[in-house]
Amino acid sequence: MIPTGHDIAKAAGVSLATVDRVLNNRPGVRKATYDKVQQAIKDIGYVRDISAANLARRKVYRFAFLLPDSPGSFVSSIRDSLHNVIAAHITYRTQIFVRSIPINDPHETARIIDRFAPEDMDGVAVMAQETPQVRDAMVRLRDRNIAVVAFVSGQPHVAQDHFIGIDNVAAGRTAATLMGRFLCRDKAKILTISHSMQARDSLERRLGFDAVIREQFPGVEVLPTLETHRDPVRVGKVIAQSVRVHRNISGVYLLVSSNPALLEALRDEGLFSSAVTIAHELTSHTKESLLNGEIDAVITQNVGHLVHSALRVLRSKCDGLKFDSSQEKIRIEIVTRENIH
Amino acid sequence: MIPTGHDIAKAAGVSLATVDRVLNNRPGVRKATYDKVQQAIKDIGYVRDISAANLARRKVYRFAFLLPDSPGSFVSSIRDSLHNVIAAHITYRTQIFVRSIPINDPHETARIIDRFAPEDMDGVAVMAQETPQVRDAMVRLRDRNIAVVAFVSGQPHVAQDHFIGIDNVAAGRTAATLMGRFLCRDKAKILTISHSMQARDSLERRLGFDAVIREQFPGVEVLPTLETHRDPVRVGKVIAQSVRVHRNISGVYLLVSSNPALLEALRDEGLFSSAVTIAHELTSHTKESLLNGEIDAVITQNVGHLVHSALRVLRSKCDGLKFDSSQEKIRIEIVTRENIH
DNA sequence: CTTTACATGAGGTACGCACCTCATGTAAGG
DNA sequence: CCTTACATGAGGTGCGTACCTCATGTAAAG
Repeated sequence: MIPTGHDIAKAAGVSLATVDRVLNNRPGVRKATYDKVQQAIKDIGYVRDISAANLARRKVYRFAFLLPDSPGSFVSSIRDSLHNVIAAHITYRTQIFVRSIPINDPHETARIIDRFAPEDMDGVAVMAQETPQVRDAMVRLRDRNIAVVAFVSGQPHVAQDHFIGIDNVAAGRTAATLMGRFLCRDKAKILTISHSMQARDSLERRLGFDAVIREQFPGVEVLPTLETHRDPVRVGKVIAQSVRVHRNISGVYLLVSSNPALLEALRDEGLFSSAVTIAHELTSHTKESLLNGEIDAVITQNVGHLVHSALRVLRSKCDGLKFDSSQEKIRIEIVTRENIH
Repeated sequence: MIPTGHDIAKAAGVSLATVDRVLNNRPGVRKATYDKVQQAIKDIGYVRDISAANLARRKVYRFAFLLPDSPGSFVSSIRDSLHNVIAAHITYRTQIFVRSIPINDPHETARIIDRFAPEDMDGVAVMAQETPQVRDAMVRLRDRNIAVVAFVSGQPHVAQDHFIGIDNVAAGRTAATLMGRFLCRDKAKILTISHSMQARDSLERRLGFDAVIREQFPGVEVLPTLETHRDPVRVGKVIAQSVRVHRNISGVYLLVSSNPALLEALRDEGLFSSAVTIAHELTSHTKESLLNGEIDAVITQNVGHLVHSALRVLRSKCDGLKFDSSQEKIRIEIVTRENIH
């Protein structure tokens, strides 16, 4: 049988009221009595029933996810995953709110974050590029006693914070390993493409990618990263130009979630058939290219796991529980045509 | 505000007792009234608060995991993961029991399964090789109204059941893709090793492996699978013999979680340095070999995810909820030195 | 009209816990 | 000795739900 508050009272020889005072750190308990109760708690292995406690406390968890308003299919898939989860979590007294934040306006993002008050929000997951404004706003959030996690983008700001997402340097290293081995040749030129090298994710991936290429595949040359700035017209131009300048490109590394325009441009230049292609994030677009053999491997993070992990961590933070952070580490997944889900 | 039973009663113009009868499918409700209440439930978006319901019901979830008593480090890591989870789940009114079952005695395994009664167990996760005895026992379990999932080994037996684990054919296909591409040559011989080809996992992996090799790497020859029968002495012998017979082996595929004796034997024969090696299951042993470059890639399934998924599915089954089975699909993870966790 | 069967309402208790009030106990300070 | 301060016990209420009993309402069958 699972022990309850009554059992502690009996074991410690005190009343239920005193047990309650100890459990909730209410005043009016002598040190000696306090210790006696704590000892009893340990002895009989009491664990507070959080469901019952939340019921009594009328507690409802309210968590917000701040997602960039960018049109990409990766963010969309996170949105979809969240909407699936919303219904399921009412059962667990958890309300989930999804808000959009402007992708290139850190001040506005900070303002949105600053508007959260502990009266109406218990935790916030922020997916935003790391800027001083956003970082400070997140620290203020924490100071206001609202749980906060960095989500997919960015990094934890203070030690107690948590980052939900993959290690992007390692992801870049993984991409490089696959690229180097799939190439099967000593000399090669690799095209790398990103939206913008301002973003921390891209920077870190490129860093990891370069490191492994340098260490393990010294004959391979990684070209400077082409930046598309999410502009469909620009994409075609810069790629075409690059192909003209650097002949015989034998590898393409797509640092970020790729959109149809980008894939189309690569297709037009005939790169898919001649080069090994490694991309990030499994979306409907990359999946299609993976299945028809255009992309050779995709490095990705599972969106469902991201969402669930964020919710678990936010809950644990609210409950003041420690969580198994090794369990919450998001895996760098390698997807080929054969293990696509 | 989250609506409660009172709100339905008010909305439907009935008493709380009638709402209760409808919600719990108790008799004594006219069809018309029943529909009226159901409509109100839909209209105001009521979701039963499972925590409160479990409290009222005095419900505690009791789940058993049946794990083979084999000494392998893969099973050990599942055991470890379960023990970590046990403490955390008391808070959620969930008790977890771990029992060992004899690895090669389906009758005894079936007897152990048959002993579970709905009075003292709500769900069972069975990790056992698929035999008629075990299959039937699992069906009987389900008939006794105890939730059941096949865990890691085996397969679901009836449509409502669920299998927690990876698609082993796809895992074999994934292994073959990596093998074929890592080899970087047209002609090659590949050694494959398993405990026993009786096990469904090994069979399916081999099947997937062969299919991809045949389709995509026709010059590669996959040798008949060596069976170790978990015998440390035998392992060395069969491998040495195989190396003598088939000269220039350039790939090794380890179909199952490998033990130190097996890895030692491969090391002794110099296979690690001359051949591309792909193994299954990330354990302390394979991790070590992966880090020092002996193994090139490991195909694995995350033990923590296996355990959590099993618990979520068992809970959903007990609560009579449907679960998002795509979310519960266990990923086939590819681990290289760079994305090891 | 009466009986019978069943639908429904009213109201209670319990679950494990949070949070509250009020009475009593105890020890130190005056 | 009494006062004061504080520790503690006793006991209540409520959270959202399950599950129980008992009384009453209603419609069909006799």
